[in-house]
Amino acid sequence: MKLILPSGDNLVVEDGQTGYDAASKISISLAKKALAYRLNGKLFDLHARIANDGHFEVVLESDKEAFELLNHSTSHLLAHAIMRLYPQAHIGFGPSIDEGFYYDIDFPSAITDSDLITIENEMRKIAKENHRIIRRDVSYQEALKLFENNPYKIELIKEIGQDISIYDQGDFFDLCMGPHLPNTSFIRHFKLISLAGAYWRGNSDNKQLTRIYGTSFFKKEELESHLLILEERKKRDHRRLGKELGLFMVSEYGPGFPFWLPNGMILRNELENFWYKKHEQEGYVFIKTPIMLSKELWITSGHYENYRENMYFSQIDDREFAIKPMNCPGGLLVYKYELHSYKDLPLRVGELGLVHRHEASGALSGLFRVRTFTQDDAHIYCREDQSVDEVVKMLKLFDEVYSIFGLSYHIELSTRPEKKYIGSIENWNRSEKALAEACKAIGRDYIVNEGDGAFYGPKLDFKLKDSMGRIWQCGTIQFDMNLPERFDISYIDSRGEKVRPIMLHRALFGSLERFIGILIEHYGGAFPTWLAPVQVNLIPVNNALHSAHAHEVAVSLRNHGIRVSVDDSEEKVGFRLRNSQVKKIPYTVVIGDNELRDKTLTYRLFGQEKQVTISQADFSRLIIDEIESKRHY
RNA sequence: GCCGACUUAGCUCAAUUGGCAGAGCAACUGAAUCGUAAUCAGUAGGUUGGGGGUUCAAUUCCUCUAGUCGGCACCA
Repeated sequence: MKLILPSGDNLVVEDGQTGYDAASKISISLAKKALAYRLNGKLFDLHARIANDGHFEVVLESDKEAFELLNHSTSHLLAHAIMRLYPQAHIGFGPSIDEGFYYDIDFPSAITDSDLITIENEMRKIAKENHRIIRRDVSYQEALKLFENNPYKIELIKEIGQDISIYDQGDFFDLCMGPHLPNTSFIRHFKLISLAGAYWRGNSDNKQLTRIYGTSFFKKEELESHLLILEERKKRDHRRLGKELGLFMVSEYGPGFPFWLPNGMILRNELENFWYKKHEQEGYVFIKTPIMLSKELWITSGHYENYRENMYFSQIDDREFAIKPMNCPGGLLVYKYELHSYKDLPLRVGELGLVHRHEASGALSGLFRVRTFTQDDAHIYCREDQSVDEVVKMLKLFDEVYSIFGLSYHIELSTRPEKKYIGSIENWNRSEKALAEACKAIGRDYIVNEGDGAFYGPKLDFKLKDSMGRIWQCGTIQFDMNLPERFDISYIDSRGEKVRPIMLHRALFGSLERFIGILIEHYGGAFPTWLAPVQVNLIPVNNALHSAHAHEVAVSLRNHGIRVSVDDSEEKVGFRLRNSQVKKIPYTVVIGDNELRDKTLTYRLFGQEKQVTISQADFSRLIIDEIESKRHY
């Protein structure tokens, strides 16, 4: 075989020689460090035979695939340990994931967190036993025989229906496509993180197995720093910060129904103002539709049929009402309220709409998943030939707004669901195409998320990350050719004929609640000045001498629209200063004799030690300038 | 909804095998009036999430229930 090395040099290996042999020819030390090899871009076990000519590369710890290899092999090590400790257990599925690996296991009886330590110790023992990890190809029949005691693996084998590869390490073997590390001794620095339930093959009709999550690194320091990061993330958790900073609360009297506290209300109001201003500039008009509307409306819209389990219902006199889970049907009634000319299109109608959805109890999570939330909704009615342009406009607006907050995101195109959907397939295809076209028009990448569309149309979803690395959908742009039909809406074209418009649904924040949750974590509670509940905290050095002056300064700043507090509690300056930092207030000002005499202010910024003294007038100008430049409207 | 864990003072957490519920912070009172991340002393604070059970005795064991957390399923 003729191999081309990354250096450009050629290397010839004989038939039947492996990646290890090839690496040895380059250097023995390289072969010892090698984890696997890549041939023409494809990954192989180090000890796999080199089957053909091509570009050859040794995979080392530093390569991007190495983490995945290690974690996949660590998941096998976990399964190995479990089979030793619980011979009655059935192992299911055990892949590597972004930050580690997991394995789904059917245990004869429930295990607990404390068992993880035992399992981890057993894993260490096995790793040290230095088992080679060897791939073996077996026939379909042989595979069925080997796994006859494991119904899960049998199910997988039957589905594959042909010869299959398994991996051996010592007395353990597992059905697997590989590739894997050459030896268990590479697995040294790992930790089992948590236990969870997970349905077999992700289907809630199946039995729930026990999932063990873990993570594995080549270096001890890497594992330690990862565990430290996990701890750090917890400090940014919006639920914790929400409590510490007095932003919102939850009560057992209303699971999933958050309460907004005074500081949180400031955040909300600032965001709402920002939202109105931005959309006004983009040519939107605004409405507010009722929270509760008659059941017939929801039958017309298709929500009753497709979304009923998530809706709350109520009765007024003898008539059934539904609490709105979405704003669109109400918005459509507004559209239908008057005639529309083609000259009015595109018509962009925004609504900060309060919706209620019955989410499963187990899904609730802080502000990220709640049962009542405010969507920053808008519906755009346009001609079909305007639709791509409109989507492009939104893509640009979304990008601008997310970057004002410094948030990174990715886009997913969600297509027609397999079951519950309304409208013709032809319309769906056209809509999906329009969304894709808009992304291409401005060169924005997206992932296709097959079958994840809303029941009335396909959508572009904007996914943001929380502090735990979990991904949440925030913004969405939805293409809808169905509700206009159901509600029989139209505009009058230039020839005086009625034409059906396209309807676009879109939300930028997604929900104010979720978006604020993301922001809390993104900023770690230290909000930019324009969003901060308290922007300036004044600390008189000696209350008896300076408190009155501090209050005068506060009044003057408030007159400039700045949010100020005065901390003249009977505490030492150091203590009050510390409190100010703990509350993450952007500007802390200490006022004493000097400031009183010179009409100046001495401030320090959150998280910084540097003190700056400037005139009172300069100080208010500084803050106002900062606020205006950061919020961009 | 499902699997598992958790729920103790306002907050963060302790409490041997079942044997008198504690600490720090916060709060309150008093002293200290202080120039850039925690002054000192004292006081008060609890039907241990709720219901039922076992026991001479339950924060601890059993059971039902609510909520929360980690996941799964579902979704903004």
